[in-house]
Amino acid sequence: MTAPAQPTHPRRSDATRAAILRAARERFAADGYERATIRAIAADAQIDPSMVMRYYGSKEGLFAAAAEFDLRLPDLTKVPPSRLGETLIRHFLARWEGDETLVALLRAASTNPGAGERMRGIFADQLTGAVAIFGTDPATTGRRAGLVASQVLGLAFTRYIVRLPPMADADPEELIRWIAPTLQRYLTGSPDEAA
Amino acid sequence: MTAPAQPTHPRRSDATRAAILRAARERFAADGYERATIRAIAADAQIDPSMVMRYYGSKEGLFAAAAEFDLRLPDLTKVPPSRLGETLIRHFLARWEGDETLVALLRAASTNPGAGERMRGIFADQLTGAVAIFGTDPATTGRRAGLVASQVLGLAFTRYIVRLPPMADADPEELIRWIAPTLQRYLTGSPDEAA
DNA sequence: GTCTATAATTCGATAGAC
DNA sequence: GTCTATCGAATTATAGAC
Repeated sequence: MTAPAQPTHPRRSDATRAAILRAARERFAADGYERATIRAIAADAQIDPSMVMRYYGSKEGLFAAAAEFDLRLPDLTKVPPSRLGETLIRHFLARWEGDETLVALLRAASTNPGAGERMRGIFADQLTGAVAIFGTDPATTGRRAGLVASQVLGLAFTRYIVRLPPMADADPEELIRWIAPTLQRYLTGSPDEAA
Repeated sequence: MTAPAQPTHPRRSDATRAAILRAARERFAADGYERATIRAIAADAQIDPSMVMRYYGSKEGLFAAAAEFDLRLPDLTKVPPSRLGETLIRHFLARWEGDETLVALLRAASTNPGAGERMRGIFADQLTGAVAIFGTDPATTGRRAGLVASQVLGLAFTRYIVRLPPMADADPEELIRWIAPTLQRYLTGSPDEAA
């Protein structure tokens, strides 16, 4: 809640802060939480390591700032019910194909408790919320959202983290054609039954 | 290829080695590669840290020994074609529900290059091999295996690593009912089309 | 085989000059 | 705001006594 009461003039340090966050996201995404060092991040941003501490207090604080992520899910009530699956997977792919924040979060979530907690928040709150809105049986909403998360995060894990060749090299449109029916069934179908 | 030419008598150190590997799997599974220290593993196994080095040479060597993993996939040619999906997901869940080796591998694969390489080997060789055997179009075998890996690893990631509540608390049989049709379509269907 | 001692790094974080 | 210098802690790995 750091609401700027007065329209403060843009600080000269804002550019520095942005450079730090950009370098931090790159390092966290490439190396994970433990191996991404403050020294390396500062070197990438071409500043002194002590400035990172000054601006963000600690390594945890830096990660918290760098791993801020919003799924920006569309309003599912405005989507034709038969195209929910395609809409979702297309959105996810586009959302993080050009933003490595989620890769940073995903890699860090395996070893850093705080990152795991944030991951749970994003997919248990944002995704569950979006699924709940469009009117499935409330008793099954959590499970449907969890299943969608499992396929969507499994795609991200195999494509961006482990880089299994068939997934890392695949054309996005082909992935969408394969995975859309899966999400469609998780959202609107029932087990056993076809999409 | 260290074939024991003579039936060597069981060394007294075998029990120690097994205790080390057990402790290593627990630590790697719980903390990831970097935060699982040789000191902590040795303490868990109630031996001296230097013995770990003596037996396994390095931390990398210890991990390589502890993260040995075989999917033990069944022969898919002997499975009724309509039950391929259920057979696979049931096998996966049973295979690692009581063995934390895969959890150790999964958590380490996010940050350790060697673990990632092993992960690729397991899912690109063992799984692709099993899928290739039962006679799909060779041109699509890799993609089908990759899609299966994405859903199966996504399940493991959300259930055992990040522990999203709806997935971590779910009854295995319900997960099987939801996910079996997904794998079935990835193995035998085509995109767009229903299971 | 087992242990002590320690080498050689590396890291996050702090203190304080300018 | 920026930088140098450094602390204190933790790590893997090695050397060598017993």
